[in-house]
Amino acid sequence: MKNGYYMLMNQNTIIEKLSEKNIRPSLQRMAVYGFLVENPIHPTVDTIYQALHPEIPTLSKTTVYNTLKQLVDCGLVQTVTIEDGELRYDADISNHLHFKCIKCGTVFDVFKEITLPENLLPEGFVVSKKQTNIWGTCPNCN
Amino acid sequence: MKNGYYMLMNQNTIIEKLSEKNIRPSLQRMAVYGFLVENPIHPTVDTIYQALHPEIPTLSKTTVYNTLKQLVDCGLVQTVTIEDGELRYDADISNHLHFKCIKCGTVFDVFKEITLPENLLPEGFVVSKKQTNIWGTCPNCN
DNA sequence: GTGTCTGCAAACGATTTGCAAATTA
DNA sequence: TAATTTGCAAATCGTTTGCAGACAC
Repeated sequence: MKNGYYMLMNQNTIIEKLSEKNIRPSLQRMAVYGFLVENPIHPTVDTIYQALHPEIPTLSKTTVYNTLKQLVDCGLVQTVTIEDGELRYDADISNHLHFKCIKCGTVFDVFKEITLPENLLPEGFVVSKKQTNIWGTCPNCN
Repeated sequence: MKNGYYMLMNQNTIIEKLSEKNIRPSLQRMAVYGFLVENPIHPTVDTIYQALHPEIPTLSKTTVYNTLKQLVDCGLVQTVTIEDGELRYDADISNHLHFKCIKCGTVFDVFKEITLPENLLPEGFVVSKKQTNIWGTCPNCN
């Protein structure tokens, strides 16, 4: 899955992206952002932590939390609020939908934009973000 | 806000609705469901508890949780997952959108249905529920 | 009287905070 | 060296669970 060449490419892109946002590309930050970019599986904090912990044994969950907060604040990552109890994170900040299988729990991307109708909201409401979630069962679970 | 006549009407409707779902209309359950019906403000568990506690001093949060779980399970109430950390509840189970003001925190109903495009999902995906959330600022906060 | 319902207290799990040690410019 | 970053431990907060007493049929 990982080979030297692609990893090198990604590392550079990741450093660039972080630097653009004035976030120092520390080992931990690159690992967290890199994981999100390479694994578009909408992971939870724990999933990220469990995945990176073997590579970076000293990594703490606090740092994962801190890093994700920074990434979200600067707009590099979006949160996916598709269930209560735990947040999921997505390095793909394009406007797409999410489908969550209620049997296996997998969150799928649906790359289609829902255009909200004109005059959806009364005068005076300003939209800054929208998110559509769909629940159901996926092909593997039917 | 509450007068005897309307309350009586509501009480009867509430008893009927609960009974239809084979939920015994206890004092606590009627209070929780009644509160949701009369106050379409998408309250959190704590909001419901704080509102009802003065009227029913022995009420416990556990009972609010238990009751809400039953109401959701039987389809009388839907959960609104518009933020992490706390669930909100809505006795209006019609298919409508929610708008959350990021300044004052109020959740508004938007009574317009978003029809998902045909062939949105690949073969094999079965949709059971969808929810669209919009964030922004409301007229009071602009 | 038997089964359901309620509510206290404790447990739990995700997230946040305080702070000191480690790291980097 | 000074400022930033990391990570441990404790605190916090929403939610769930265990269980015993209260209540309803």
